[in-house]
Amino acid sequence: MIDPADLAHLKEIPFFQRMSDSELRKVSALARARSLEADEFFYLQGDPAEMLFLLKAGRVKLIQNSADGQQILLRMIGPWSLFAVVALVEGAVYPVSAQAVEPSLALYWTKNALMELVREIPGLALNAMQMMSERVQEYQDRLRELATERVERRLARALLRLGSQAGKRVPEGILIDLPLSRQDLAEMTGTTLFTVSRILSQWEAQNIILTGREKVIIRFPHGLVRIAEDLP
Amino acid sequence: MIDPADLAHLKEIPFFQRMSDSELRKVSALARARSLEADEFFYLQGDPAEMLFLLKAGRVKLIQNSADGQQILLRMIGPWSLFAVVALVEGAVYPVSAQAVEPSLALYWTKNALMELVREIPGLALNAMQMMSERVQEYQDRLRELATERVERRLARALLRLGSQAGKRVPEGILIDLPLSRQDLAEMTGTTLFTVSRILSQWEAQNIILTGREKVIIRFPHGLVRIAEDLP
DNA sequence: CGCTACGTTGACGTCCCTCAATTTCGGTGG
DNA sequence: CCACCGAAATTGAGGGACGTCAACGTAGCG
Repeated sequence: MIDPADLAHLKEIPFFQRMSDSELRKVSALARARSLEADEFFYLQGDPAEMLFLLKAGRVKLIQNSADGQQILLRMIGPWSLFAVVALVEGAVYPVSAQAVEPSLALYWTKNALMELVREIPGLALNAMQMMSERVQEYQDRLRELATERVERRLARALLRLGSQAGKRVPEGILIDLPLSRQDLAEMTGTTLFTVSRILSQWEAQNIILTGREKVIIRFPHGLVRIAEDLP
Repeated sequence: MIDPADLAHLKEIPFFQRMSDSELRKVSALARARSLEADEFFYLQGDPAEMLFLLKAGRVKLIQNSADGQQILLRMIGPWSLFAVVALVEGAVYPVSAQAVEPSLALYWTKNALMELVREIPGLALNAMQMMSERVQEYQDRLRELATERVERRLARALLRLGSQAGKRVPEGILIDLPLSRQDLAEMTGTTLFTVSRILSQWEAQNIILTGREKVIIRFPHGLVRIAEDLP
């Protein structure tokens, strides 16, 4: 289910680090593939966590909803990123929903496959732990940000992060290469689309960025860094 | 280093779940103990993560600092809770600081001991993963809260949580049994001590709570639930 | 070419932060 | 035991950041 060219990619991923070739073959043998159209969901928040995914192509949003319909956008997943690591945990349910924002293709492993892999590959659980601990740290940082910093800084940081994850060099600067509405940015930074719109307009006037419909191009990253770091 | 009475406690802790008695003995054999006065630190944010702790007595604050001196209070640890699970991860540093708020006693395992345990007890890494995934979920929830809810709701929720974790029945209601300043509550909920003070005064006037210096007693939990759930 | 979703901008309100003045509480030492 | 000190807490005034709502552009798509 994984073609040989993919094996090289697998080796780059922290989750599959320090595995022998035979272990990697085992891993690929148990993988399945699933492809989704834009706007379809890999899974919904609250579903039993039965599959672990590795995105091969496309983009995926991880969204969390509250009981009263509020939602936030926790992260954007790009190619060769793993998501739904929670599937490794006994009896867990997905704590977020995963929605494709473009036509997407993902490899996945079912619960059974994962249990087999964990049993046979001793380092796997440790690698998973490492990923989770990075996630914990990231969320701790973002909690502090959200609790103590104002919208401008959070938005600047979000754009820089997106730029480094999904940035693409274009003549005008660095294009954030995914469909990204003002609403999306608002849900990522804990504000409203109006505030995002105002701030982006202001930054555009200062020539820090270039905006368009569901599009942001960073012209002077350093301008954003200055705002993110709260410098003069 | 662990007396037999403690073994019974260990079995209750998710991290040590599904272990044989011989494995548990192994675990206890490798434990060491450390006791701290109030205000001392078990470790500081940024230190290499070399020990995993299990609090036996006392209270510990987990604090995160930003470069510019802002800080938030991520969680309060009570007896028989594990903290610094990140020590299981290769090369990690502590992402938060752990400060005793009372005289405290903790068992700990060093990196070496942990590596030995992980090698010999296959389920350990999975248990750790489970703890971490719970932590990830908790932080995701709190991110959404912080991003979408106003201070009153967050504060009500924080008090309810503290009440269920560290609540002690007293004649007047449920006492949150730890020294808890307005500043602490502010750092837990992402606001200022002034706002906390105002809200608590207001709730006291409505007879929902009783406050004192570094003390909160919940008289009518349902009043807080109403606020936390945003009911009429 | 018109529909729809996305985006912009203004006016207005409010939640909450900031700062200052004052009070209360608890511990300490005379 | 009381006086005193410092830390914690309260309260008020004022302002600013940001949310809310409405009206109006605008781009993409059928």
